[in-house]
Amino acid sequence: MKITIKDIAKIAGVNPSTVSRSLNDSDLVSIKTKERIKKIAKEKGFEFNANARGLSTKKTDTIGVIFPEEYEEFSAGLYLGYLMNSIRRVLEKESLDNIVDFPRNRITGKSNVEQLIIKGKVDGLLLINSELTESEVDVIRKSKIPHVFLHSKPKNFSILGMDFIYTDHVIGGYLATEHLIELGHRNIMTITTNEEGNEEFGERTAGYRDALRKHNIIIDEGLIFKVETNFRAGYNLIEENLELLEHITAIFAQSDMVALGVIEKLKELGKKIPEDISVVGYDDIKFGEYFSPKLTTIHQPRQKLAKIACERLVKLINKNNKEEVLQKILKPKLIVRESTGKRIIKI
Amino acid sequence: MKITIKDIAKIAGVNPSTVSRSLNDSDLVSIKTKERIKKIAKEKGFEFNANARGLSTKKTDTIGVIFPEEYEEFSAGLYLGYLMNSIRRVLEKESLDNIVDFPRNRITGKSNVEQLIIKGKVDGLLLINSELTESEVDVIRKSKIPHVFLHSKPKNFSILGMDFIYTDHVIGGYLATEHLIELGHRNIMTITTNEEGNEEFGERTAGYRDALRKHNIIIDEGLIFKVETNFRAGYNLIEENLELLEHITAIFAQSDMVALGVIEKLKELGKKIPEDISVVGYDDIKFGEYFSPKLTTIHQPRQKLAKIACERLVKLINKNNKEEVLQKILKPKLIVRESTGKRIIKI
DNA sequence: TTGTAAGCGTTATCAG
DNA sequence: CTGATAACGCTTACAA
Repeated sequence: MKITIKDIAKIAGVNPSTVSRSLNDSDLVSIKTKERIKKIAKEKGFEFNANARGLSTKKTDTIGVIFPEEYEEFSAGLYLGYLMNSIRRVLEKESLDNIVDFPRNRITGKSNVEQLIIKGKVDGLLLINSELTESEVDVIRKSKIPHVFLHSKPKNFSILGMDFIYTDHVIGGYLATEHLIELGHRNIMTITTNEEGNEEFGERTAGYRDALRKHNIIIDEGLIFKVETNFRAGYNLIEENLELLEHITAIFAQSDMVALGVIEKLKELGKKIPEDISVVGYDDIKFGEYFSPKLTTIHQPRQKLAKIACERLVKLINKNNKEEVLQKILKPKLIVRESTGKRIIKI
Repeated sequence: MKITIKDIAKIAGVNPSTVSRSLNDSDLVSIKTKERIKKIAKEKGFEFNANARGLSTKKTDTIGVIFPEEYEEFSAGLYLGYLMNSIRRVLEKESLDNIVDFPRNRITGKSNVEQLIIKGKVDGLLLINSELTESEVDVIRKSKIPHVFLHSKPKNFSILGMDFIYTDHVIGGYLATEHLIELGHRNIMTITTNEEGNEEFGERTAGYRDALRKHNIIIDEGLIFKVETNFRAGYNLIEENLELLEHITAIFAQSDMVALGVIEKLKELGKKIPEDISVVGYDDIKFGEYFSPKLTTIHQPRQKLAKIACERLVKLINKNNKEEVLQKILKPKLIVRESTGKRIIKI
């Protein structure tokens, strides 16, 4: 038998409502009784029943975090795993629990976004990298549930009035490429994803193009490669394109895992990094720092992202939304380590 | 305004209780009205309010998943990330949501395990690698909340009557070492964690000893190394102990990431894997398969673990617990890939 | 087969 | 400042 507000009331010889007021720090109770009741509650290990409270107040103190399916994949999984931890750490400060869900249930086919909202299981939604259906957008809008999109730009529906925060990958691609150019490199290969329609990687490639253009370097379409985003794919790409190594002096791999695979193969071929070839990655996974040589990469400000998104969500939930909407785009940062260096002109 | 059971009742011209019964598939309603009501509910997009239902039935259709803090670490994080995905996939089948929490809130210092139980936010608990306080064990026992420990042996409290499932790491250590012995190796180094009191790794080392003993090989304490469990640590260990390479022909690294770091350094030193030195890892992270050479390792049956644990939990929740308790220990499996080979005796 | 009414634990409104 | 009471949305005896 769990202890309820009534039990406390009986013990204290007061009405349940007085207990409720006391425990909610209402100033409609005398400080004396308030403290007395709090003491009893603490002794008895009382905690509010979440369902009863939720039924009465329409608040659940839990928020829904929707992760994309590809969370399973190794490389994305790493990054998203970090992001998840950052989110949990921020929500912890607000004593909010979080329900983690995929966008939809694979068995029933139902949308978890809709279910969480309609069932009233959450006070707000953190939508990570989500493509929503019309029906989902509709439910979100009608229910007016607080929500923030993060990690990537909301796709396939109007952004109007929606809160979001993500990282600008055009700038990321630009920074990586410009870094190589400034080191004297001219023949720079880039490796993007072979996944159709992935905007995130599309932006990275756009940034690559921008940087080359800006520095009056002719874009060679033959230097833009599309492969899966994992270690093996980077490794294999080099193996299958050995003749390339004659032309290029630098590689911008749009994912750290690919970059590491590339480096691994280059090392096997007896190439020196960065003396023979410079390599830049993207994501700043911890592993890159452990690797040899330590990887130069683009850091996505995931902690900042998580922090801003969560804090905004909390504000929305508490109705402290001073600004109309939050639409923020963060800048990634270049982290120079050991895998890039000045172009050395061979005689 | 969300639609409630009353609204449906009004539309159908029946009493709310009839709607409730219909939607819960009670056979106290005529098939005709049942179907009529179901149709209306579907049209209106009705879903039960979780809080009201929970208040009434004491069921929440969500379970709590408690992850250890070290989820943040790279190597453990990977493994646990996989495990988490497996869990989510199983729970999805039961249409259960899951609240993910650390063991305790770092800010308030409160135990999330206790909070979730006392507040009645979850129907059951999946405790991953958890060390519980006395108070927590107490709350769990008194509340009789269904729960399963998984991933590692419950520590620091009596196992009696507690459900658990984990992988036997003694066998894992044994399999890895015996594999090397069978390939002709005699001087086998092992690398375990430097973390005090980590039973999991302690077991792996015990398995290593068992295998040597069984095959009448004298255990050289100088071949048991303790380092952090990450890539860099493996890499550095070799770098700092070059003289070792004279003596040994095989290494059992008790974590894949350490194994990969070891291999990386060995390759840099011009050693051939497995011709010069064989290396076995532990965990079977996907990356090991991508690496070159592909890593021989010990596979922990994480999907099976997740499946059995979740299914058991669901049974407990639905009170279908035929067996008294589930106390199961799974056997890990040796996966032979490219990083181990016959000992080659040099002339 | 259906309706009525009490109850789940909490909050909020209205008196006192 | 405190108590009584209705209400939140749903389930479940108990009646009919």
